[in-house]
Amino acid sequence: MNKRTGKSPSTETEVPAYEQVKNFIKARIHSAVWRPGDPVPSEADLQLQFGISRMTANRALRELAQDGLVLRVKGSGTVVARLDRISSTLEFRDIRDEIRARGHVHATIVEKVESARASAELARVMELANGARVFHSVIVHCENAMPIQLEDRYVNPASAPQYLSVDFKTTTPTHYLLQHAPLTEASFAIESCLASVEEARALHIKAGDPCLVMVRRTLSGPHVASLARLIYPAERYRFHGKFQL
Amino acid sequence: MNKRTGKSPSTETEVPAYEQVKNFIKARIHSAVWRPGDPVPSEADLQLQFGISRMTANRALRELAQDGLVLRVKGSGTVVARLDRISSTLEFRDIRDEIRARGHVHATIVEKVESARASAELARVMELANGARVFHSVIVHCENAMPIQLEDRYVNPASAPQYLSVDFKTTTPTHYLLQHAPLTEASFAIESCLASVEEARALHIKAGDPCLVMVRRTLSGPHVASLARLIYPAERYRFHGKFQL
DNA sequence: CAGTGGTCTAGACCACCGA
DNA sequence: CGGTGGTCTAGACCACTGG
Repeated sequence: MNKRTGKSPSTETEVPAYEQVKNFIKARIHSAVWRPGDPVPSEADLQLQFGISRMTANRALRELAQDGLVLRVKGSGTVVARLDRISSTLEFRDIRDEIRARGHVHATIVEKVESARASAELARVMELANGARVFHSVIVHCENAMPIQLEDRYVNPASAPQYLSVDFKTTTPTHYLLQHAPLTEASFAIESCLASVEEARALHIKAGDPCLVMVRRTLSGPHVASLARLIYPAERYRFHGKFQL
Repeated sequence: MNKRTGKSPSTETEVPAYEQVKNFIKARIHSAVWRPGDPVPSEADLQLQFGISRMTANRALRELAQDGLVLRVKGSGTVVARLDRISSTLEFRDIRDEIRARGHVHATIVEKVESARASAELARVMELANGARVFHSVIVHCENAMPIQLEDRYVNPASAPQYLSVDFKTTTPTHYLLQHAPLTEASFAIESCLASVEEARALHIKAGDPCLVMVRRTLSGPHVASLARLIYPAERYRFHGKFQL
């Protein structure tokens, strides 16, 4: 028999004890019964209230803290967190996978794959010497033959020495780099701009049409592996995401 | 004495055992020694290799799974995850807090606070009856007297009955709603558009200037609490975020 | 000082998977 | 069937906080 639920083991298709505790606490936070700053029962309290071991109570509170719902201070206690910094998730994937997941056809137009010299600005961002050699690719990604992303990317030769010889008609820079220069860290910015004449031509839109831009800098181990500027026609693309508390 | 490290307890300002195991595994994934699909040592293996208990090995692997680095299948084993779905974090905060955190002055211009009837489209998105009463506010947020966000928001009266009587010169809709209608879930989209004549006037930019738009839908318990359209001049704002693996 | 969280152990039972 | 992960327990030592 289960001490907590009183049910026989064979009937146990239950919510785990630590989940029950989490749900108990989440419900009280969501319904504003417990407000930011209010104390949450200690691990010892939860042991008694739920008839569980301390490790189980600890896991519940620890996971709530990781999700940002409560704040734990060693020696002091656990309180409901201020929910003023909402950390949501924005999921990236290779544009090719993304398009295929929609059941559509992905195609690329390789505009440029070349070696270049880093400008002062680029060298600074990629942490390279001024004028260092960098690889540069410009590729248009199409969804059902409609241009959807213009990918202008600089790659650190130290991270992907063979980058220039890759066939980007059969793979994508993102895919290749994930395979050959494992991602350890990245930062990004999302901006908006008006399409230049060249960008408009590549994307089959009018110059001056609004575009979404993601500038992404990826690190692989000690190196800045790549700096990409991804331009999307506003009328054909948007980023979306969600979060739950 | 510590069985694993051989150090006396007093010298222990150490990395916890489960962190050491996580770092051990992360290093091998990041350096591509272990590639996506490759097996990761089982909990039993880690017990032996590190001289730790199973719960500690379990915690290490469980947290790696939560971070998306490994994939665990009950009865089968643990393998290195495919890193093709990168889940990054995009942090939101109240625009007022955000501006103040930069050491700048936040000011608001309240353009409109009114009761309205939901259009068919709005009713659908907010899960209300067609023509239902909704609250509507339009507020311009300024950073050092420069307009930075135009907040066009609809609020479910069921979630915040007193919304119309709030003084938005001393607080913000986001702040008020977080206090009175605890956030349980939200979804958002980031788009780009050209400023309309009205938007341009409110934001002190030219009509047709590019803007970033965040459309955000927040749920509070069973209700859709609010639908907000946040418009930022592209030249004065961008979203940014980062992630680590 | 008593209470708190952070960590860890050495067991345990179970459901599941694959050979 | 043995190996795997999912969960749980009843202890334990520690560092830190607060009064």
